[in-house]
Amino acid sequence: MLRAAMDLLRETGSEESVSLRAVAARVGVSVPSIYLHFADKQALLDAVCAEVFEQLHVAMKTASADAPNPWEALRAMGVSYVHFALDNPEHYRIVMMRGSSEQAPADEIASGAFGHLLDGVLACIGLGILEGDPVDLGLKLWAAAHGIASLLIAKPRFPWPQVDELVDATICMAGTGLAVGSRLPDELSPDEIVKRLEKLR
Amino acid sequence: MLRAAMDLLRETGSEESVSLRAVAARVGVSVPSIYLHFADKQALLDAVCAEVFEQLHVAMKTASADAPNPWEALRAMGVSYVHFALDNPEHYRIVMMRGSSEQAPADEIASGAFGHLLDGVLACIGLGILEGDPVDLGLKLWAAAHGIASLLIAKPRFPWPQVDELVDATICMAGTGLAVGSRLPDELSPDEIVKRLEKLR
DNA sequence: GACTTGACTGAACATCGCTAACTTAGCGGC
DNA sequence: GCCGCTAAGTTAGCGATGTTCAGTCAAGTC
Repeated sequence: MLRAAMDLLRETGSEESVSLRAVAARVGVSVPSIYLHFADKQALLDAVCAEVFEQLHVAMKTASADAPNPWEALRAMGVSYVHFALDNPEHYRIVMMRGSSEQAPADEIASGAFGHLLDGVLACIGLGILEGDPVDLGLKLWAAAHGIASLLIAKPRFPWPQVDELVDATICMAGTGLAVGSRLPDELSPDEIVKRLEKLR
Repeated sequence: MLRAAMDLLRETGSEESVSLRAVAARVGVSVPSIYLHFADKQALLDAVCAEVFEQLHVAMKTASADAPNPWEALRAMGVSYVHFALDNPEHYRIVMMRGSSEQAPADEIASGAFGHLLDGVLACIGLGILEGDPVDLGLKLWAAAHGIASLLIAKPRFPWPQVDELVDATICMAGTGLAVGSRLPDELSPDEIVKRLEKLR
């Protein structure tokens, strides 16, 4: 049923088309049978969310695996995050752009993809590129990546200029802004920060 | 009917509760009467979107009106944008976090709030703080503001640390990242850019 | 063999967006 | 004074949705 729901979501490209009847028909059972395995339609969608989050997690992991340094790894994570969202727009919409369904999937987020992002941030702090609360830094990066991804998904009619470049530039903007901003009252000058950043590319 | 829909949205706090029957009951007419004024339920929601965008536009305008300089105006716009979204979460969700409904409201966006944002970007370019395509710069700022706003709205259960500070810090991150990044291959050094930025605060 | 348990089904319910057919009121022209 | 026309509103109903309920059927257990 879970797989049927995800496939249906990908094929139709719209959440409304994923009705319990459609899922049941695809699986080959009757509608009420779904309620024997999921408490609710929301529960089914929550299961889909968990699955998508796991896929996103591995996508970010593989993208950052062969990065030459933590800074590039962070950038690769951001870019792969956005590309994953654009490749699975409806799944991403369900996970990140809806009412969170009473139940807090915060643990899912924290333990999965966001945890991996935090590792990258910690590595950059260890390298002296970033400074401050890792969670805070990670949330800002997350906001930037999620921002450009969800904008591109929610407004496909907008005359976007060069999507790939825009995504990469947005991630870079967040990175340099974070690096320069977090080290501002520090002993390191912006010149040296940017020089370090360029050396890592 | 438009007002009834918006009030209903604010009171119930969930889009699902805004049914044509609920709107009709609140207005005091029968359900099909709505179709005499709106082609569709989507048309009603589109009208709501236009209204919300206009409110967002004036909110950003008033917030940036008494800023001491274009750079601070841009920051004020970003912060007020996010606060408007947090004050009207369900309205913001309808406008920015759904399927864009076939019809492109791109003109709405371009002419309204985004146009005002572009003015701010152009002023900063004139000041020598930013450089490059104004639309591109504006989109990145928009992505950052929308990112943190929609994250806060979509994941209210997440243990967010100090919302106001996080919002402001995210906007600042985007600003400095944009300024430093857009001037990188230029004659101005990061040191001087950041110094200029600090002088403007 | 009686009993429990779990997966499953058909029928039904309330609600949703939406449509068709009909009624009513107001207005200008002859 | 009556006609035709338009705008606004109505009742009744359609198909689809999420959800619940009573009942069926096979497998396992004592």
